[in-house]
Amino acid sequence: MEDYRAVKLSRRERQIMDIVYQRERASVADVLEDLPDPPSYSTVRALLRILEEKGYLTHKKDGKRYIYRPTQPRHQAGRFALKQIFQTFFDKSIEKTVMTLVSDANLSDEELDRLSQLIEQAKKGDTAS
Amino acid sequence: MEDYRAVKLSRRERQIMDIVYQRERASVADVLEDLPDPPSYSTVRALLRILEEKGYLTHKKDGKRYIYRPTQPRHQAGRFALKQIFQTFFDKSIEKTVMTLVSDANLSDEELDRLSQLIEQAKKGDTAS
DNA sequence: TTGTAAGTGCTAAAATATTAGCATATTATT
DNA sequence: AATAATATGCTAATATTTTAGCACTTACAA
Repeated sequence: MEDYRAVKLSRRERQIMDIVYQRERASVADVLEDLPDPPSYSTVRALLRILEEKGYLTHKKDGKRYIYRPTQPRHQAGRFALKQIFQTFFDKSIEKTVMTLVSDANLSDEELDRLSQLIEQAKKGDTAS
Repeated sequence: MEDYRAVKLSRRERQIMDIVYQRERASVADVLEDLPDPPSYSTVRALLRILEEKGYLTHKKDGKRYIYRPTQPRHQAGRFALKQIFQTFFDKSIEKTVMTLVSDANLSDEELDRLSQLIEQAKKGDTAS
């Protein structure tokens, strides 16, 4: 499975996938709550069923209602999404992407320290060109 | 203008916007060349016209053909897109997002050095909590 | 200067996505 | 056990997106 945000899905389908990823798991009511220009309950159910048919979601029963989850792990989906972003907007440069994030972020000192550490590790651990 | 990738546009419209952002500017033929499951030339022209009507693109003439550009600067669009990503997949944490990027990236020593510098600057310059 | 190649403008058909509604099932309550 | 509340299953209408075609224009070359 590739990056659902890039190519395959319709507008509503994408919106719903984003919501389910953000929440990690979601009922019909949850999704409806987060949808912009919310349609009817029926509509959301129909979309969720379609996404399940297409293989992007699964559900299990919880009491009398369905709880949906993504089939592809969040972390992996996030990586695909990031890849798409830096290819599209940052000349395929991960460095430029990180620069933008860090510049805009207003990170705390703790967060910055942890990043420094990570970078030190990367310097030692790896001899990429 | 907000993040076109998040909410508003249809599947084809998004694909086309991504292509134009990646290329910075593009003719109809350029876009057609990069589109997956490419439709006809006419189709691409229609979509570009629609995107221009909606305000996402402009064009100027170059010889006998049109060259399209985004109306919103690339860098700004990239920021919106990144925001959407870390909200959806990384618990709204920019730190987690950067961690993932740096871990996966295999950056060169030069790149890592530049990142270290940026982080040092961030530590000094700012006293965010 | 005329012809031709390669573009655009506009319109309408076809395909797909989006939506809601009715019937049915399940859970909880009295 | 009967009832009410809250789900889901399925189907079909509507809206939107996606597509291609035809008529017209522009730039360039013979």
